Amino acid sequence: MTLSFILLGLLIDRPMTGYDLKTFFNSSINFFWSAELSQIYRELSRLEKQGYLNSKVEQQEGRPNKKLYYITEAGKKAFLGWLEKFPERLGSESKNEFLVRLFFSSRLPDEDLVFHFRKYIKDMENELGIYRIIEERLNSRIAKDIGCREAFHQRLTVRRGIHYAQSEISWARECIEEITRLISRNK
Amino acid sequence: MTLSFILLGLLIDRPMTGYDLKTFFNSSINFFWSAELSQIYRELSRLEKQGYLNSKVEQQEGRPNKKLYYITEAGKKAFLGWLEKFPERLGSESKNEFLVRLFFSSRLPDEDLVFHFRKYIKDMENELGIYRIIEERLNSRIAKDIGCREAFHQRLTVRRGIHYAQSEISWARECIEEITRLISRNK
DNA sequence: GAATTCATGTAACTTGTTACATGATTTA
DNA sequence: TAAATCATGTAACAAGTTACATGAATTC
Repeated sequence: MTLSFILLGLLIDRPMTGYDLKTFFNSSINFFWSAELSQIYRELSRLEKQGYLNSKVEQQEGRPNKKLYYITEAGKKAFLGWLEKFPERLGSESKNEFLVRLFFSSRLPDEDLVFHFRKYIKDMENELGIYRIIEERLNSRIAKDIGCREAFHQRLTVRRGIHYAQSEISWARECIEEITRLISRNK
Repeated sequence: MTLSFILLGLLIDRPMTGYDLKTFFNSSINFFWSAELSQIYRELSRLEKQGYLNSKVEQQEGRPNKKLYYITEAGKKAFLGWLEKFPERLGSESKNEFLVRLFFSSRLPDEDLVFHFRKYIKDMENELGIYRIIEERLNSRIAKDIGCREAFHQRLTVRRGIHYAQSEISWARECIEEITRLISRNK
């Protein structure tokens, strides 16, 4: 469901191929929604059947042909209708294997757990760095053009990434401290 | 995959029915992994076929019979093997419809967006309250029995919930401020 | 008297993942 | 020369959701 509306939302700006959409996905939406190429193709043909999209094959020399998808008026309407109606309870779909493992981690040596937390912090620091770069890019776009609503709103999602990564890092540091205290107490 | 290991992990402590597992799930694991009853039943019969579980039907008067699942030695081994091998990249499975909507929200009136953020903050404050209650319960269990490893490790997952909810709230407040500034600038 | 809890599941469906198949061009 | 990129998809499978079916006991 959500995926189809994402695709419609992206196609409002310009027609794209399934491949284009996946590429765009990877560098934006991917931070809070994932989809495989095969899933995107399936969704696109479903949306075409529903009349929300049209497609046009574009010949290319020396390259495989492009199948460009265009959004229809009905598609635009469906997208905006979805966007306006926020469902009751929103938030993350909360599947986190790290937490599942941590829940059972009393059966693991504490030294191993500290190691996994250190790795987790490194990963999060890396993610934080990526968010900062994206934020800078959006900042300069916003500075150049005050009326750039799109960049302004997208920036809010990036800010969330920054808050999130920082919060995860400070939590993980707290955990390492507590486990370290536990280890030294048990010696 | 993860679900089967969760079920095995829970059945190490004591035999349970599918229904028991779902009940337990709802008040613990559910904060970072979700599963429907029908999915749990399917997974249980799969795990039995694989030899990781045995089942025994227990007669009850005036109630439907209970089908209790017991973990086998092979099941324990499989669970511990999974727990020891942390995969390369872990973290949340990052599906967040709120962020998807926010990404496209430049097409929405800013006043509506502020409304959604306020609702989001309320939801998160509520979640935070739940985590604090659970933390208190675990704290007193840990205080009574210093060697209570299980409660100590489970508490770390609750601490994450607290960090997370606080971080979401402070992010959402930041967003409201920025949007409010944007609204007054455009007047 | 209605709703919830206890307890089992099946069936149909949607969503998401992985592997396979094709084939030219560009980059390392 | 090997790989990655561009570009299309199909097929099989795994995971997750929703609806249906049954029925007693308890609680509001």
